[in-house]
Amino acid sequence: MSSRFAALKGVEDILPPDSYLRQFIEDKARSVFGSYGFGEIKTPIIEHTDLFLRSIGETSDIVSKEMYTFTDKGGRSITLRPEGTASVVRAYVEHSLAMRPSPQKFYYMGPMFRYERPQKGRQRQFYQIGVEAFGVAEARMDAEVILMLMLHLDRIGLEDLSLELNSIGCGECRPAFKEALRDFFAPKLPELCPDCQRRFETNPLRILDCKVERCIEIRKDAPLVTDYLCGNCRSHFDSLLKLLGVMGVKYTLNPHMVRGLDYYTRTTFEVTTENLGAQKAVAAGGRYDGLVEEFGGPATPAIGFAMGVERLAALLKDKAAPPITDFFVASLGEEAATQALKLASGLRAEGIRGELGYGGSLKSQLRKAGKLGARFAIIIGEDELKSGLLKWKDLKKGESGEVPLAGARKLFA
RNA sequence: GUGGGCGUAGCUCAAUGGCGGAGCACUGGACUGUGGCUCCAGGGGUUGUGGGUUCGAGUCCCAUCGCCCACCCCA
Repeated sequence: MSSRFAALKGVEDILPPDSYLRQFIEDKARSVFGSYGFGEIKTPIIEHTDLFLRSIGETSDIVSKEMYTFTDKGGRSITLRPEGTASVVRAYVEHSLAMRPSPQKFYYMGPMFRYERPQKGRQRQFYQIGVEAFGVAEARMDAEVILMLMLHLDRIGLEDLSLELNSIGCGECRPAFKEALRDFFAPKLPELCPDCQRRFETNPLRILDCKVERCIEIRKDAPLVTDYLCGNCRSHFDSLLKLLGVMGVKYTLNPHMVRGLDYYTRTTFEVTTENLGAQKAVAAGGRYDGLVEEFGGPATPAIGFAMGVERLAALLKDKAAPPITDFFVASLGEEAATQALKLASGLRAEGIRGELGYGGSLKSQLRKAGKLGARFAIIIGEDELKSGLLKWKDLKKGESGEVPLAGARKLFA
């Protein structure tokens, strides 16, 4: 408690057994995403600040007040990535990946940084697992990405989630919708909460998911984005809904779901839970058909999502299980201790997991074996050295017996 | 950035303004070489930090830092 140093506000150490849960989530992601043909991409966690200004949008809260930005020794403005998509798109353009067979599909996992007040399910350094698929505009790709997300969430054992869907249109149809929204709210402006009055200027779409009761009431008859979609966006969305229906995916249409990041187009989706306090979204994503071009690449449709690992882990908290310890070698005496080391090393080389006892009486060593949850305790003392027969005990079943030193591995057959 | 709650042992928490404690956990012993149950013992603390009030502060006051929760926003 009174340690000389402490971790910074909003960042944390992830220790066993929590780290095992993180590994479990990541392992399942690698497996599921791999089966869909996605390959891992590792991008730097620092980028030129401009990258995020361009992609996320200068008026967004992330950019205006939540970025970890500093000047490096060369005088460059550097920012710790607040999200993953911008870097992947930069890499896609920088390495001319449009020249590779389409689609190009990537996943990433790692820390993101946002300077915010921490609360439940929200840290300043937090981990995301995300995917991005480039080059296909067809709604079938939207369906694939959503199916992949749902499969992963299912594989890690998450339940009671709901998938919310929306389409926020494209550069063609969204301006008209924003106009309609402004026209609708303008006469009611004085009745809106102060936050919404600000949103009216910065991002009127945000008024649609305000939590203030009065605002919810006022917006009851507000125009719906889905009524303003252009023909192409409309049919894209309809195709997606049809495909999800065919695939048996349950979803809820939420015309009030809005994205905080400027680059989204058409399909947006969120997977939410009621078990995380105010932080309901465990994963969120959508299309961003204009971003590659914005970054100087060829016009390339793309879609992706990101999951919040802390939020997934919080929902699975009880399921963190350390790996099984197969054996524990207790030894008595110097020569036996050396033999124990040789025995354990041989077993480990065969992929069998185990540990050595260090010092203390046989009793205290066995006590430790029990605490570790080891399957077998193996005992080496002077008697065993003389006879060449090891004593073993199955700590789960309580059975015990002897085995020749050279045949110890047969215990684990 | 705004608002509320909370900081005492590794953890969960007691202690009227008057000698800082318990349970769990950890280490060892009882049982010289056989875990879990039981009993005993031991190690562990500048009471988050810095000021102030007081004969005396874990307790009251101020500041600060941190944690938790909510808002903003978001994964």
